[in-house]
Amino acid sequence: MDAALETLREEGFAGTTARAIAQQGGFNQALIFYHFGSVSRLLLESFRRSSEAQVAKYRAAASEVSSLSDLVEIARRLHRDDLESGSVTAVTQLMAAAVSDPELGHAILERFQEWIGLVEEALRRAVGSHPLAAVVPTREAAYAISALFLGIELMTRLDPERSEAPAIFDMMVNLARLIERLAPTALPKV
Amino acid sequence: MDAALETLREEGFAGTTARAIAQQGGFNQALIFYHFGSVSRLLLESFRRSSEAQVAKYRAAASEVSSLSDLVEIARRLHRDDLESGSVTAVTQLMAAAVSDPELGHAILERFQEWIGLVEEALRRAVGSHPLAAVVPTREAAYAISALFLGIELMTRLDPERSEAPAIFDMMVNLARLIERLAPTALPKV
DNA sequence: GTCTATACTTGGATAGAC
DNA sequence: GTCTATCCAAGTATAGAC
Repeated sequence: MDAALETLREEGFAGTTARAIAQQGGFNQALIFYHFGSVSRLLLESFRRSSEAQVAKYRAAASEVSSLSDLVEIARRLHRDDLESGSVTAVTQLMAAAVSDPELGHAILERFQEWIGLVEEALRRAVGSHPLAAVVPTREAAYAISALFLGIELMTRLDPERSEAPAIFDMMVNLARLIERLAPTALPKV
Repeated sequence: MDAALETLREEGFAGTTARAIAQQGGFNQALIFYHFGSVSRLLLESFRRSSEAQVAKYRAAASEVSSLSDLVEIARRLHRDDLESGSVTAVTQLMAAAVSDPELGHAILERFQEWIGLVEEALRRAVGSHPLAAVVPTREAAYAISALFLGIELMTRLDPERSEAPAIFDMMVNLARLIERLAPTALPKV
């Protein structure tokens, strides 16, 4: 499963063949079919396991979020981690691949709900009582933040050298701080 | 080229083979190699043409943007258009595919700069003089908005039926209206 | 459980008739 | 320019030795 994710990260979905995975892991490709039945099911299992581990890892961090800028900082950390581990990259690759594989798509969407839930929980903790919450429901905000993160990931992978992701995170921290300090009376009715 | 994009949209990158494209377009697969040399170059050309047409189409709309909520409405329209035309879906597929094809990646990134520029121009027109612009540079904001759009597209394709994109756009319109009406004096220093 | 060997399928690409 | 025919490479998957 490690080899499968590593291959997905390095070669992309199109290059993630049984042979490529086997070479990456230093074993014979026949083993994939012995243990998982097919490449597709190996990817599904790998993703499930990886996603569970990542969610567990970040749930702890998310539960300590007490402000919007905390949340941005966690996102920044996740992004930085991913430049090396590539676990989010694997997700974007699988999402793109799922266009032609409904079973895979369903599984990913289900798993991804956990991520959105994580963000939502952190959001509620951070700005639940903020007057902005009336205009920006945490559910939709969490969905949008997750989508934004995926998009950044997708673009960063295109050319990691010229990625503007760091500047984006800087900007978002500034924006978060501004929202935190916003005088509640300044908000107009919508 | 139409057949190539259509196949990309329906079958995803992994399913976009010379044979599949030829069947979609009702011609022989050998023609692809005669006219374009390789499948990869056909995709590159198709993307270039499609992107140019789309940019031209939306540049007019973007130049008439006069508020943040206008911009959100254009994004909503583009998203809705895409549910049928799939041109943005083709972009996300190509971006994902480009992980394993640097030449493709470079071409896409270059083309995508035009989109970011379009958003940036609209942003500047909409909120250039707004005090928020000091905290949120239009360049970074345009990049983030483009990434958000890609992420929404990626998630929507996973399960178009259960997409929460409409709710996201509703939320963003509300947020945009709020920002427009925000009293300048309410903004704290950052 | 892991390997080698191999059957079978599909895809990229070219040659050559029309 | 478009087709048929074909080659070759690479992929999935299985059988069977160890």
